[in-house]
Amino acid sequence: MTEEPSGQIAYRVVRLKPHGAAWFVVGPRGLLRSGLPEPTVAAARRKATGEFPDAVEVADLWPEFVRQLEDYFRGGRVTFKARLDWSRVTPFQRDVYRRLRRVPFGRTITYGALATAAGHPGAARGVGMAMKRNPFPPVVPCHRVKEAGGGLGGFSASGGIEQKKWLLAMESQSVSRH
DNA sequence: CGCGGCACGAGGC
DNA sequence: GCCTCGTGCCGCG
Repeated sequence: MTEEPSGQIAYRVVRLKPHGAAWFVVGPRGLLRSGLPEPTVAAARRKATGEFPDAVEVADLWPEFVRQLEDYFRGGRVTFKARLDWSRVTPFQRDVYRRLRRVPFGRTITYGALATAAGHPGAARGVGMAMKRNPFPPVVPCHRVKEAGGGLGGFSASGGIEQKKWLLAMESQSVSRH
């Protein structure tokens, strides 16, 4: 696995035809941020450098992770393996993200059930907030979280609710293809 | 600090 | 259906 320049923050943009360009940012302690596909490479770059102005683009960063992204957006049943840097999230968010990562490909959970499973019963609304601030999509699969009443809930990544629908449809098709 | 607002949900009416 | 409140957290003053 290619390491980032010593102690520095590195990012990489991943072209994913036909979806666009995904991106991720890596620091000394692991993944700092990842992003669902943007329409263009330039937009993906802006996302990465907007949040991490000092980040340097590294063409061969984390090739194994890139392979997982490519497989996933090709419809593959991928469970992402990546070391996450938790230093920028609250303890509550860490509990929720950790638990959500164990919700498998093609399955969903409600905001309330996720709150309870993460050890914070009653905090469904807090879970919504944590999803909105998810720094690690799709590694932390926030698109798999729906409302208890059967509604989809929201989605604040740049693709909006359509992207959530699309991701869920892709996963359910992949699962039913067996 | 307090207060309002959120990708929620349960309970009361 | 409409409150109201618990929950976590943030931005604003």
